[in-house]
Parts: sequence; structure tokens; C-alpha cells
Amino acid sequence: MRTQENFSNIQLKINDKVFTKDPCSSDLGKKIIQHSIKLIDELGFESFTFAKLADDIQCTEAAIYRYFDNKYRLLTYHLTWYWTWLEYRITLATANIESPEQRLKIVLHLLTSPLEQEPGIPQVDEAALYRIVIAESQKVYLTKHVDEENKKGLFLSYKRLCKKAAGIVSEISPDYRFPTALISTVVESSYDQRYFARHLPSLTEIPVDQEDGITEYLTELVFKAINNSPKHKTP
Amino acid sequence: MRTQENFSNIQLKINDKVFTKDPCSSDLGKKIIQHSIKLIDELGFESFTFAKLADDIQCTEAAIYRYFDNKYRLLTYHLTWYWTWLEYRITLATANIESPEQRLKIVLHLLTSPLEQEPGIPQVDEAALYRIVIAESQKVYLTKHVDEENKKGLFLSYKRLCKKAAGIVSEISPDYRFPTALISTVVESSYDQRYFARHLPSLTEIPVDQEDGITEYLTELVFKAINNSPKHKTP
DNA sequence: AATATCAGGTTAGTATTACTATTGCATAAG
DNA sequence: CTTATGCAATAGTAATACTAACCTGATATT
Repeated sequence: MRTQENFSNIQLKINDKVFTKDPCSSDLGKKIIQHSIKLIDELGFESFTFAKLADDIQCTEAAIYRYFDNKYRLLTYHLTWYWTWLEYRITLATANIESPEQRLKIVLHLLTSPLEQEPGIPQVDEAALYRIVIAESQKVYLTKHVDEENKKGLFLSYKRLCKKAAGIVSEISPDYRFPTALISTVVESSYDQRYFARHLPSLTEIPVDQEDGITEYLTELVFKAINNSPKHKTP
Repeated sequence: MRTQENFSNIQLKINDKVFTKDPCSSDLGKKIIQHSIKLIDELGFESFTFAKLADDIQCTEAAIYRYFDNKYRLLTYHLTWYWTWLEYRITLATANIESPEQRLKIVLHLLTSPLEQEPGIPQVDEAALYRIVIAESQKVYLTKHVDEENKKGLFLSYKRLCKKAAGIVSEISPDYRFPTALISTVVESSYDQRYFARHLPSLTEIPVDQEDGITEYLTELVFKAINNSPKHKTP
């Protein structure tokens, strides 16, 4: 994490089962992405509708249905984008670092910290997207259609992410029995704890304003769980 | 957990902000409770509607609105019942046990295990209710109305539960900085991991059929986090 | 030049959902 | 007896989720 990377013109490859028509392929599609981040963040996913989005963009509701089958797919698109982007940044940040302990520290930091605004990707409001991840991510799989959606591969990006991090855990402690469970616990917990800090503060000791409190709490939890103390400080 | 307790005629006191009219006060109210557990479990919360419930019970939709303002309140009622019941059982199960380590083990077992069918409470389908807890519990607070609902005290039962367990953690390790965060992490994670085991098994090492795998994983996690090995086996 | 194709939408619907205003009928109190 | 109060039904409305059918302008084909 030494240099300021340049991500201009980067385009993440998103599983094409998520959309019926690639939103990156047209101006309207891009507007759907931008404005839906804004609206889902403002209204919450329950109150968010394609009618309101169409109104905001000044297009018709049916036009949006050309791109996404329903609002769950649109939400899945945003989360897939987030998880894919996260995996890419993890790959970069851990490249050429020998110590698996150091790599795990970096990964835990990335997994549990808010997205920062990326100058190379001006079309995405990262802060709003991260609030969506925190408040809405569970809603894409906590439905009666999980098993179908899963078969279509809609959650592959999340699984890859967890497997990658779990792999480092196993590198450090080959005998630890629950590496993937531990990582998925940590990721979900980072969202929960951030939400609790803001809305149900009696469920956590970490204050809202303490940016890296959650990362600290969870990093300690992981290293104790796998019986290894962190050996280096984060930069 | 030595004897078979008898809970006949028990009635949990539920915060009356949850309902507009106490469902325990009439036959229709009790039917609403019973049938809504069945229907939410079968259909999932998104597809569950008061119209379908009215149809199932053979009453009118408006009659149901007499008891609950909307379906979120009805869900909150079920979760409040679950958390209150859990707290009661925790109180019983830890009474007169000196060792805080032993008490914590008991609490963790109760917090992370499925509800068992209670002969004293025949009107509730505990298995269906627990599936609802797993798949739908987050949906009561992951909304734009959290702060209002929280002010009304709709989440007090959950908070009490976590505080109670966190208190035991602090008894064991007064210096541990995140007792409540740890407990809320564990509770939420027990739901997540059970859901993953069934629907997204590549996110966890614990198999669906291994009943106490999740309790084992989380108990180990907690005792390592607070720097204390469990000293006794669970019964 | 005429025509076929197709990307990229719009129009105009329907069935369902969430919720409410009003009415009616028992039963209990004064 | 009659009046209030509890308890539920009737009959709506506005919003939501989704679909079928059609239009329109640009490019490709013969």
C-alpha cells in the first residue's frame, strides 16, 4: 500500500447472470447504476422501487426491466461489484508479501474497512455503496430463492473472496478447523458491528466515530482464534 | 440442565409497543401467531402478506391490522418472544452455578443452538420459529425505521440478552475490551453459519447435519478471544 | 435505393400488495 | 332500555411488481 495506484479505465467483469443486459453497454445502463446507488442508500432497499428510479433518471420503468429482472438482481449487481473490487484490491495489496501473517493483517484490514473514494472510478459513490453493503447485503441471500440464485453463480464473487482469505489462515495455522467459517464470520460481523455502532450502540463497545475500532476488534479475534499473535503493526 | 422443566401455562411478557392489540387476548390473536409462524417459514418474509394470512386463518385482512400495524411488527413480535424465552431459559440454566466459565459455556450453548420443541408451550412450532430467527431476524432492524423502532424499545429483549451474556464474559476477563461486541458477533454468526451450512456451504466448514458444530466453533472462538480455555465439557 | 435487422427504448396495460375509512353487530354497563 | 365499547367485516385506494406489444432510428444486406 505504498503508492497511489491508478485505476482509470478499469472495468470489473461481472457475472452476466446478474443482468439481462449489461448496464455498462449504454448511457442509460450507467445512469441506472449511479442513480440506484444513490436511491437505495437514501430510501433503503424496501422503499426503493424501479418506479422511483425511473422517475429519478427520467426514463420509463420498463426500460429498467430491460437491464435487471427485479430490484434484487440490481442489488446483487452492486454487491458483486463491491466483492469483485475488493478481491482485486486484496490481490494487489498482498502481492509479493512473504509473511502470511502480514498478508492476513492486510486482508483483514481491507475486508473490514469502509470503501474509500477511488479517483480512478469517478462514476461510483463508494461511501454510499459501502452503506448499502452494510445495511442491505444480507438481503440478497436471505430469500426463498437462494438455492436457485446460488446455482446461477450469483454469489461466486463473495465465495472467492472468503476462500482467498481462508487460504491465508490455513497457511498460518494448517490445523485450524474453521478457516472459511472464521472469515465469513468476520466479514458479516464487520457489517453488523458498524450498523450496531450507528443504530444500536448498546450492542457493541466500538464507537461510531472510531474508524478502525472494528478492524482492531476483529483482527485480534482472528489471530487469537488461530493461535498466533500479529507480529507487525499495520502501516 | 438436569431435569425436565415444566413450562405449562407460562406466558412471556412482551413489550406492548410491538402490537396494537395483544394477540394473547383473543382466539383470533392466537391464530394469527400460530399461522403466521407457519406461513412466514413456508413463504419467506418477503412473500408473506396479511392477505395470505387472512386467507389461511379464514378471517379478514382488516382484522389482522387490529393486532399488528404491519408485517414487520408481527415479525418483531415473534423475535421478541424468542429472545425473551431464551433469556428466561438462560436465567434458569445458570442459576446457582458458581463458575463463570461454566455459566458462559451454558449460555453460549443456549445462544447458538436450535430451539427445541417445548411440551409446556404447545401453541408454538419451535422448529419453524427457529428457522424464522435464522433467515429473517436481521430484517427487523435493517430498515430505515431502526432509530424510531429502537426508541420505542422494540429491541430491548435482544439487548438484555446480549448484556447478560456479556456480563459473564467480563466476570471472567474484566480486561477484555469488547464483551458485548463479542456476544452480538457470536449470536449473529450462529444464525449466519447455520444458514450458510444449509444454503451456501462453501462459506463454512460446518456440515448441516452436525447439530452442535456451530456451538463448538463459536465456544472455542469466544474462550480464545477472552484468553481462557474452557475448563469443563458440556453435558 | 430498398429492405431487413436490431439495439434501445416507450405505451399501456394487469394482478397483487399495503393500508384505511366506514359500517355493523354483539355484549356489558349505567 | 339504551348507550357505549369491543371486535370484526366491507369496500375501497394508491402504490408496487411486472408484461405484452409496439415504435423508432441506425446500420447492414441485397
